[in-house]
Amino acid sequence: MTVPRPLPAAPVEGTGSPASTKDRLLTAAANLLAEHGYEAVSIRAVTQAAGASVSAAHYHFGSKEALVRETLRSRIQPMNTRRLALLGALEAEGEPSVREIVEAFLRPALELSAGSDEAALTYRRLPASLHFMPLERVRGLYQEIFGEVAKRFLAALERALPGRSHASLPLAFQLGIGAMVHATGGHAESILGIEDPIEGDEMLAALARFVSQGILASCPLLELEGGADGPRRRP
Amino acid sequence: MTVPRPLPAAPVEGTGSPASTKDRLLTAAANLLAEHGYEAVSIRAVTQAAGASVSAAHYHFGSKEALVRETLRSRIQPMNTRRLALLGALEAEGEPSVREIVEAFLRPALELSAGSDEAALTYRRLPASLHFMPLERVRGLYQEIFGEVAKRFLAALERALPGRSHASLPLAFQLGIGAMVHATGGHAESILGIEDPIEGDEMLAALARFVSQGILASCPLLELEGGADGPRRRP
DNA sequence: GTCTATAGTTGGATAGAC
DNA sequence: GTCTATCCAACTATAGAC
Repeated sequence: MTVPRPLPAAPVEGTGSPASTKDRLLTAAANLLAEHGYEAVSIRAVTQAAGASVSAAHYHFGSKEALVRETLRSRIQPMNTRRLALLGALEAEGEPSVREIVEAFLRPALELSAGSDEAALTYRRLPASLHFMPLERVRGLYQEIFGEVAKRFLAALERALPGRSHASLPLAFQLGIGAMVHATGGHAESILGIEDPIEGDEMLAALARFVSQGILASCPLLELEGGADGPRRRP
Repeated sequence: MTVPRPLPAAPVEGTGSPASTKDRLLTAAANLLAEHGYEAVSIRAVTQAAGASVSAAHYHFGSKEALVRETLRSRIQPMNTRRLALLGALEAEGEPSVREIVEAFLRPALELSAGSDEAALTYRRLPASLHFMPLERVRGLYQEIFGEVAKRFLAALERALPGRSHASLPLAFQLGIGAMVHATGGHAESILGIEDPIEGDEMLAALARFVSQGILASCPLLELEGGADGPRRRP
């Protein structure tokens, strides 16, 4: 007979609590996806790691693509929810600076990817796995996952940069995301032989410094036309 | 000392000149690799695109892995050669600024990836394809391809940043590479809905601004401790 | 050097029992 | 819901003709 299962709590691996097959599949898929990328991960490998059968995966998700989409959604959505929460809190307090806004964006990613357990490693590499997934299959996912976040953060940055050109802001924001993805993705060490893994807070500070200054530099001051009521800078 | 010299003519498809089977395979592999990534590209797809047979690929390269390694080498090495040449020219003229050094690094990548033909598209996405290749198989390739460049550029940046801490410089350099890879990789539009593809010179300027300012911000001025005989470094 | 043909493996997806 | 067993397609790699 069917044994009653525990409540479908948030999928937390590492705790003793037994998760549903569906959640175990999502967790295994996230881990493998982060490590090997879409194409290199087989349903068989996922189900094997999850202690389930191939058919279980097809029963719950219908296809490999759907499984992957669901996996990405389930892991990245909470990160973005937290981003929006942090930004909301900042804006409720007053007028956040560029640096504060940037940190609100970066912190959730770095918090979740801190440490050396499997979950952290997964969070560290999953964004890269998404961003460089060579598929048209996940195109729509971008807007769904990042649309709201991008809109809100860009608007906040614009407000934090009065009297400056915002023309390059989306690109600058994008460059910052690239820096973050690349930095957390774990390839930093590969090229430059950085042996220090650079832990969470230090990385957050370094990234925030780099990105916020980069954004500032990307938004030059607008020329004021003869008004005496504004500060001037040399070009 | 490295002297600037023209790029060794890369095998160009589409021109009347008939390329060897080996070169056609490399070109096809580069194109497909850039578009789909390692795992998604099959030897069959490569040989079909090159108008050759599967065995031809195995004859020339021995295995899929070797073909990919040779492909990456053949496309990225010239880019790095040009980087070193530009840096060498700068240093021969005087003491280059951070911005100039950064541009020397970025320009070859952006030049080769300018335009909308297939070769440009390949160069645009190939670095991302390498950086996020989920393989231990290409680990050694990093040092081989980027070791010299990283060493030379880091040294140049250190010289351009006297009286500043260089502790975060490797990381900052890495973040800059991440921004570039991400920016040229073509995923920028996906997230933020940037519809302007942002052409070569504009992208170079934006990237150089962003990265050089980020690097500057990452290297804070050192506290001078009253010594009259030069700047001090933190222990 | 380049081909055709094929061996041997692994992949995604499905059928049907329980 | 989850399993075992199976189908069929695609892959890497090799053998051997020319």
